[in-house]
Order: sequence, then structure tokens, then C-alpha cells
Amino acid sequence: MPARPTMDDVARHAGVSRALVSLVMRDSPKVAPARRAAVLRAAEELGYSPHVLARALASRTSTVLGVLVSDLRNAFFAEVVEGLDAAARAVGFEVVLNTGGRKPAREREALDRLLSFRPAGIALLSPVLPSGAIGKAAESCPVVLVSRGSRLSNVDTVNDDGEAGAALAVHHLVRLGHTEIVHLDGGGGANSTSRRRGYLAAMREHELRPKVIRSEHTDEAGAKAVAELLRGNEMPTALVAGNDFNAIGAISALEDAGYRVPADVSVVGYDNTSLAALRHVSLTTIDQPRMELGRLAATALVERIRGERTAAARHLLNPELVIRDTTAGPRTKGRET
Amino acid sequence: MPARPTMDDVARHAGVSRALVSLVMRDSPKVAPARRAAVLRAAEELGYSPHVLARALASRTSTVLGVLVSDLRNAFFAEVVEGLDAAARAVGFEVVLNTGGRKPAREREALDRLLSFRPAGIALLSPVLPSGAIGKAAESCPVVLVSRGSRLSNVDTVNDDGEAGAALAVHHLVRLGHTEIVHLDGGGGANSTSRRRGYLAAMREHELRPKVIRSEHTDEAGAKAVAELLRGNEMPTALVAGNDFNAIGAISALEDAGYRVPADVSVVGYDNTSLAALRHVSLTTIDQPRMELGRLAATALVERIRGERTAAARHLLNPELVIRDTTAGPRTKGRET
DNA sequence: TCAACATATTAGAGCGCTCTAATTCAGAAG
DNA sequence: CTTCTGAATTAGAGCGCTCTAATATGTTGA
Repeated sequence: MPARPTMDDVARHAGVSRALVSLVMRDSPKVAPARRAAVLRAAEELGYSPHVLARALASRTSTVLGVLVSDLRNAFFAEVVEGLDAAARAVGFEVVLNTGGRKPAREREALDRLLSFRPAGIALLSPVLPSGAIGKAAESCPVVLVSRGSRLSNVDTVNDDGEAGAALAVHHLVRLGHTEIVHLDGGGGANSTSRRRGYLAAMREHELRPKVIRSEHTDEAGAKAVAELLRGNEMPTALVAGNDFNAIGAISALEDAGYRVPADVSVVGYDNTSLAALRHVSLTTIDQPRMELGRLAATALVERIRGERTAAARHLLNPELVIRDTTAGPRTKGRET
Repeated sequence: MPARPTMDDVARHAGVSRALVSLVMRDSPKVAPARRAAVLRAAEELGYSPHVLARALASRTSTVLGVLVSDLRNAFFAEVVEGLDAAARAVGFEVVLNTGGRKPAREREALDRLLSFRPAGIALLSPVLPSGAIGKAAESCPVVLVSRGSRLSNVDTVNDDGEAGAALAVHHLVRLGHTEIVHLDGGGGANSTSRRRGYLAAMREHELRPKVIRSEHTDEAGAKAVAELLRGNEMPTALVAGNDFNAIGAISALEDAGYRVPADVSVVGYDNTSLAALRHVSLTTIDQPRMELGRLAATALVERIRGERTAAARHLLNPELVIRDTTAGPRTKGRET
């Protein structure tokens, strides 16, 4: 590995001082055009590119935004990261990712590693960390939480409005004529709670009897929930699943049991994963504005970094209904085909 | 933000020199136990943690492995990263991710950003970069390529054996009794080429007439390919798709056209994405040893970094057949149900 | 007791950069 | 031809750490 050229090398090669090269590299306006050109040419010729680490050390500022992705396998985060990355780059920051595999211990390590880079700010995407760890991180740099709430005054949060989303699903089904709408909830997570709450509120609003089957965010769980419904012998005309995976499991179990979707039972998912869009699946679902979540997270960090805001930001974004082929009017009761 | 304590602070607080603190932090064996304890206590009390950037700058070494993920949305890479991360951490390195959205220009930028951290090594996961850019990167630090070949002697490669994988699919179908097996290929990529080659070789080996439909790695393309087959009015009994998405699109189009899978047509995918495992899909497919790919990539980098090897490593891993519910014996010709 | 040696500790230069303050340089004004 | 002014350039200290070489400290053998 040949040693990479330094600023001094460029300075010498261009016949100027290191300080001038530094100014050019940060494109300061107070460099004479001729000198600037000469420096740039010298840099080009030597194949020079600035050493960010040294820059960060010397300037005591960082342009790195650390992003902790709780689970890389979940494509949901990929788009949030994309939004975050785009917004960050637009204002001169860069994004460094790290992952924690949804295990608190590994996530702690990952957070520490991120922190040891002394980033300008940190975004935590749906972390499973204890809130104490988050608070401690927030003491050394701005922190924003995506898809997770917090009442800490020094951390910002960006969330999708799960209540609104679930309500959207219910309204859609009611509009189609459904009255027997069951919710397959997502178990423990904070997401699930608000989605369930939204479902319950919407059902109440329509004066319908709510029914919640405890489930989880996997396709297996969705299938199991349907099995439970099957045993009860009272299949509703519509299902609001906790997420897309759960919905797909439910659909699969329904079809196995001889029900047609959506002719006999309508199903709505949540998240609008790439899965839902597959023509084979074509799932009606709730779309979270993922890019926007990322963008807002980046913005929140940058505001804090620049000291433009000290109060906690609490963004709650509106999800959207995406109608595909798993919802339709209910079968006519008593006269089944 | 309160300024974080430095090594000097710890040294003063513990009544020793900065150099000693430095030794303790790198747990050097030549520090007297009493001093070590005192230093550690002081560090603890001040909440000190070393500044990695400063360390990297001073020691002119880095423990960072940069990983460029061409497409975060593709869960395939998530597992490769996991393997890479685990292996890297086990030997004292840490992984920093960056993404390029499968656009050469953005990928270039992402690579430059990664390089500007002066990482100890770089892993490129299925990059779309021109090979010149890769060669240039390899001049400043060790580089390993995953899911992409290279003949550069200073870059290592780790790949799944696509020829073997496609052959596996063909053998499986032949064993089931199929003779009319069509391949829906993946278009441009390097992956596709080797898979197609594997298909052709295996067909020849069984003395069967190969047929390749040009397609792409998306479900839409899979459906389109089936439509083409439909027009030709000669539906084969089995399909070997270029990847899982393609397979799913094909299945969906087949079912729309009244064919049952696998009763009428068997379909094999490639990649064993999480999609394939969904019970609703339950796709027979070829599994790449993703974690292992990551592990080997990390190992290759570390070997180069430590100077233990200078010759190029060319790892070619064996994929495995995962039999699920989209393959079965062929329908009996002429006596269709 | 003291040289001789091993071991523990520290001073101080330097990694590649930024930043402040000082210096140089033009050109305009007197 | 000075003097002044503002702009362009540079010297030099320092960011938080590591590393080499030098120094301090302790142990042992004669």
C-alpha cells in the first residue's frame, strides 16, 4: 500500500502553504482563482483526497451521522435510511451505518462503537435498547429515534401514526360494507399497541363490535391466528393484520381452508413492504412514508447539531391506504356461493 | 453537549502520565497492576472512552472495515453483512456500512466516502462500479469483492458457484422426471451468466434440449416470460428461474393462466430469500451460504491487512438445493387432468 | 554497597488536518 | 511616494491520541 499523499504534499507540489490547500479543500471563498486552480490541479495530479479523520479531529466537528439499524433484514429500514442519507448529504453530512440484530446487548455495543466515532448525531431506527442507554447517548450528541417513542426531552422522535393507519384500514373496510372486522395484533412492540388502539377506536366510531386476536409480526403467526378463528367457527368478513407478513400468513391459511380472498374474506396488511406489491400477493395495506421518516430524522438531527432547536421534536406522520386486490365487498351472509 | 474527557484528563485524575493511560487503554501487559487499577478507576469516574479517530490518526492504523452495500433493500446482503460483521468483530475489527443504491455514480461517491475514512480494508457487495474504480481503491487498501468476479490480482473475490447452483436445480427436476425444462435468465448481471451456463451444461449432461427465455430479476419480468411461453403455446413442465422474484412472478402468471404449480408446472427459484420461505409461497430454490460468504470476505481482508497473503483469493462456495412445494413430478403428457 | 539488568513510567515528537492571528500584497487615496 | 485598507496568504499551535527513546525504579548478585 503506497502511502496516500497529505495536504503538505499537495502544498509543496503546488508551491503554496498547507493552510491555503486547506482553504481550497473546504472551498473557502477567499482564495484567489488562480491559486485555487493550481491547488486543485496539484491535488488531482497526486491523487489527493482529504483525510476525514484528521479533519474531524482538528476541527472538533464531525460530518458523520451515525445510524443504528436494529435489523438490516427488514427492508423497511432500507428506505428510511435512503431518505435519511439523501437529506443528510444534501446539507453536507454523511451517514455511517451499524447494525444490532435486534439484540439489546449487541445493539449496545453497536451504539458504543458508533459513539466512539464522535459522530455529529445519531439516529436509532426502532432500537430495542433500554431507554437509559438512549438517554446516556443523548448526553454526548443529538439523538433521534425512529419508530419508537421517548419522553426524554433531549431526544427527538419520528414516527408513523399507527393509530391513524389502523383506522384507515377499518374505514376502508367499512366503506366496502364490512361489519365483522377482526384485528390480528402484533404482540409486544410499541407499533402494535398504537395500531391496536387505532383499530379499537375506529370500530367504536362505527359502532361495531371489535375483536382482537393476539398474534405476531410473522407469517406463521398470521396463519396460526386464522386457525384460531377457524376453530371458533365464526369467520369474520374482514381481517386487519398487524403487518404484511402476518397478513400473508393469514391469507395463506384462509386459502388452505377453502376461503377465497377477497371474495369470502378481505385482508389488509400494514407497512406496504415490497412483498405486498408482488403481483402474486397484491396486498391491500397501509403505507408508511418511509423516505419521509428518514428525511425528518436527518432534519431533526441537523437542527440540533446547528443549535437551532433545543426543544424535543415529536414528528407523527400520516400513513396512507394502498388498495390492491385483497379487499372487496363482503360475501352476502347466508347465501354463500 | 459537555466536552468529553480526554486521556490527559484521566492521566491527571489518576496522577500518572498520558502515556501510561494510553498503555492501559490498549491493555498493554507492561503496566503494574496497581497503576492499571488506578487508571481504570479514574477513567470510569470521568466516564472516559477513547477517541477512536485520534487513535487511528496517531497509530496510522485502522480497525474499520468499510462495507459498500450496493442495495440495502435486498435482504440477501443483510445476511452477508451479518457474517462479515461477526467474523470481523471476532478479530478486533469493526464494520462500517455505506450504500450506493445500485447507481454507479452514487456508488462511486459512497466508495470515496468510505475510503476517506482510511479504513483497514473494504468489502464491496455486488458493486456496479466500473472495474477501474475498484482497481484504484485496491491501491489504497485491501479490497474484497462479494458476488462479483474480478481478475485484478490485488483484489480478492468471494462468490457463490452459480453454475453449480443452476445445475442443482436441473438435476433435481430431472430426478423428478422432467425433460422439458426452460430457463428464465436474469439478463445482464454476472450472476445471470454463470447461472445460465450452469443450466445449459446440466441440460447437455442429461442430453435434454435447453431453452432460455431472456428475462430479468423481477417478478414482473417473470410474469412476462411466462406470457411469452404462453404465446408460443408450448408450456414446458418445469421452469428454472433466474432468482426468487422472477420465480414468483412466473408462478403468479402461470396460475392466472390456469396452470397449477407444481401439478402442471414445477418452478425453481434462486437465492432462497425470506420470501421463498413464506408458507404462502413455499418456493423450491437454491440457497447461497450467505453468512459464509460474509465470513470469508472478512477473513480475506484480514489476511491481506496482516500481510499474511499477497496472492488473490478466489473463493467459490457451493450453494444448496432447498426443496419446498413448487416442484413435483411432471404432469403426464397427453392425459391432462 | 554498587554495578548490572530488567521492568515500569514518562517526555516529547508527530499523525494530517483546522483555525487564529499575524503577515504580505495590491491598489486607492492622500 | 507614503499611508491606509481590505483581501489573500501563511506561520504555528493544537485536536487526542500513539510510539520511540529516554528516564526512573526496583531487583539481584558479587
